[in-house]
Parts: sequence; C-alpha cells; structure tokens
Amino acid sequence: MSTRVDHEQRRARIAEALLRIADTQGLQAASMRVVAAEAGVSLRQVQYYFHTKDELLIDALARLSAQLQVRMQKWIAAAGSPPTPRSIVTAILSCILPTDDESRRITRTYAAYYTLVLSEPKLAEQHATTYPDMLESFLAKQVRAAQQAGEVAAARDPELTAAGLLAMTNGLGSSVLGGQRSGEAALTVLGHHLDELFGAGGPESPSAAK
Amino acid sequence: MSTRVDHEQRRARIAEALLRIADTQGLQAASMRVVAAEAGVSLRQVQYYFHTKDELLIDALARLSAQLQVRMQKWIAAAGSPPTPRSIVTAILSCILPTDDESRRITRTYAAYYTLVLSEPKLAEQHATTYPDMLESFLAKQVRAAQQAGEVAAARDPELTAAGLLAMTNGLGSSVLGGQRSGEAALTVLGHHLDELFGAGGPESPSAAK
DNA sequence: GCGCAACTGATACAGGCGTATCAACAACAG
DNA sequence: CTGTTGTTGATACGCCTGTATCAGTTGCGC
Repeated sequence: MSTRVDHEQRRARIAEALLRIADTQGLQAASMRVVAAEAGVSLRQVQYYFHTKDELLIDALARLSAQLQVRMQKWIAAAGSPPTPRSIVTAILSCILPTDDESRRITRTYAAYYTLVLSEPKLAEQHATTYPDMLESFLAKQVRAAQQAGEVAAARDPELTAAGLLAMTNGLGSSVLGGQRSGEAALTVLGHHLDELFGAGGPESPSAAK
Repeated sequence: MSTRVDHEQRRARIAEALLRIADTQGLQAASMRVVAAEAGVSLRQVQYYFHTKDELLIDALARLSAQLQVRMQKWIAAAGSPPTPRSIVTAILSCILPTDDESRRITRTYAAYYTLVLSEPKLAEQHATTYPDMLESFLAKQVRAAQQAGEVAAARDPELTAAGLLAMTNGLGSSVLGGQRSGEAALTVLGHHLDELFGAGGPESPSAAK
C-alpha cells in the first residue's frame, strides 16, 4: 500500500475548487474541466480522485457543511465569557447571516446547492439532513433556558419560536444574497425580533457581533 | 399585418411548458428541445416565438410573477368580509407558503429560478425586483394600521416587523420545499408568531416592557 | 534486476446544448 | 394571376458535457 500522494489533500484541493466556483459562478458553471482548471490539476486527476461528478458534488457539500459547523462553533464560543441563552441564540443566527466574507461565501455556496438538492433528492440523501433539525432543537433548548431565567415570556412555545427564528434568519439571508437588503439591515431586522423575544429591557445589546 | 395565429397564446403555451418543467425537474432540465416537447410544438416554433433562451426564461418568470400576484389578490379578497389588518397579513403570508398544489407549484418554480437569478444578475434586471419591496411595505402598512387599532404593541417597528415576517415566511417555505417540514407545520409556526405579534390576549396589552 | 501498484497525460466517445440556415408552405394584397 | 409576408420542418453547425480507454511513467517491495 504505497501512498505516494496524500489522497485527502488532493480531494480537498479539488473539492474546494468546486466550492469556489459554486460560490462565484454557480454550480451550473462547475463542470469537471472547469473545476480541474480552477484546482490547477488535469481533468484526469479530478476523475481519478472522484470517480463520478456526483461523488465530487457530495464530497464538496460535506466539506461545506463542515466549514459552517466550525464557524458556528467559533461564534458560539465567542458569544461571551458567561454565555447567556440570548447571546448564544444571537451568535448562532447572526453567524448564519451573510454579513462578512466567510458567511457570504458559505451562504452563497449553499444557495448554489439549494435548487440542485431540490431537483435531485438522491443527492440530499447522502448528506446529513439531520443537521438543520439539530440546530433547531438546540435553539429551542436555549429558548427554554431563557424562559426559566425569566428572559422570555413563558407563553412562547420553544420549538415553534426556534423554528420561526431560524426560518426568519434563512429568509433574511436569501434577501441579502438577492441584493434586496444589506447584511447590516438583515442584522437590524433580526435584532429587533430578538429584542421582542427577549424582554426588550434585557441585559444584552441587540446587535452583538462576534 | 396579417396575424394568422395568436402570438400571445403561443408564447403563453410555451412559457408555461417551461414553468412546468422548472417546477417538476428544475430549470437545468429545461432545454429548448425539452420545452418544445412539453409544449407539444417543434423546436423551431420555440425559437420563432422566443428568439433566444434568455428571452423565454424572462418571459416565463414574468408570467410566474403575475400568477403569484393573482393568487395573492384572491387570498386578500377572501381575507374576511370586514378585513382586519391581521386577517390581511395572515392571508398574504399563508398564501405564499407552499401548502396547497398551486402554492407548491409557484414556490417550487420560484426556487428553481432563485439560484439562476443569483448567478446571472442581468436576468434579474429585466424582472421587476420592486415587487417584493412593495409587498414588504404593504405589510408594514398593515402593521401600522394594527398598531393604531391597538392590536399590535406600539413599540414595534412596522418596517422591521414586516421584513421579519416576510423573511420568516420565505424561510419556512424553503424548509417545506426541502422536505424538512410539512406545509401545515409551517402554518403552525407562522400562526404562533402572528399570535405573538397581534396580542394573543386582545388589544392594548402592555405586557412588553418599555 | 523484476514486477506490481499507484498515478497521470492524451485523446476519444456519444450525446446534449443553443443557435443558425434554407427551402417550403399558407394566406392574403394587389 | 403574382408577390409579399408570416410561419414552419428539417437539418446542420460548433461547442461543451460526463465518462471511458490506453499507453505511459513513477516509486516501492522483493
């Protein structure tokens, strides 16, 4: 078993070239040949490390998902030295919004995958669909904690509230990508709703960033 | 000026074939030849009535937009014999959610266009982008009216509230299309937030601080 | 040395794409 | 009738797609 080259490294290089193209030009522009050129390798090499295009597509999507998870971990960790439910929720949601270069890249690339996944569900099967659900229930847990701390009205349903917040954030992200709104404007909208959710007189500023 | 055939009728037939394919298989499957077959006409005819594919794409998008507007008008009209701001807002938002066949078709087709518009902004220029903004300010107007009627807390910013509601609805729609949630579940989430917005316990509720 | 396995370059295949071309046909104007 | 205009079928162009093939070359175990 002689491994003269590092397979993982090669695959990563190619997959990230694919993601770069998906970000800047959309997935329909990401042909095998274009990806090879972007990665600076031959078409043959792309074929060698990914036997089929679907394999490449799925692998790249998994890497993108991992990148987003890393980013979210960072933002949650930076939510405050004593992390409150509100700061955690704010961190997660504003982390998803396309407000800086990294989040713009990630959300744009996810958007590029969106319609593809819709029209080819078999591609989505390979990908862990469980992740958005986990995020939603994690948010719900934070809402429940905030209720016990008296920061959120007890009448709120935690699951429905969390689902709504996440959906709103995704919708705001779409509008930012569509050029309808700036990232800051989206943060303002989100902040206003978080103010409304957590008693407006709460201990955290609405537009907490990083 | 002899018009042996009705151009508008032909164009409509072809454009709607395109929309049907975009709905069921995505826009990437909508080639000129496939559209022609779906419409039951020859490739030449598609070329004749739409000189280029972009022209067809844009025309079909305009028709889709018109269909959504008709649907919204109907839903607003059916909002109640004395239409209250709340019933109007509820009608508009739930009209957009993919809960019945027509709305599923429309939202799916819009989703198919989404990434295309993102990667080719020149296509979006041709389309009236002003329409979502109009919708948003219309919602804001309803929120303001509800505030004057005492149904919504005065502390709410109407524009930000409207933007958030619309974004949430769009996000919920995406999750429904993605199979993450049923249309009824999305309606439940939306309803919960509308309950929260319009005081669940009747008008003039000073529950919110400040 | 030999042989085997990993790896790669060049090139070809069949097929789909958007678009263009050209001859033909239908109907009406004069 | 002729001529003009609107409409159509058949077909071809050049390009790009994902994938396959096959002869190479490299490096390591033996």
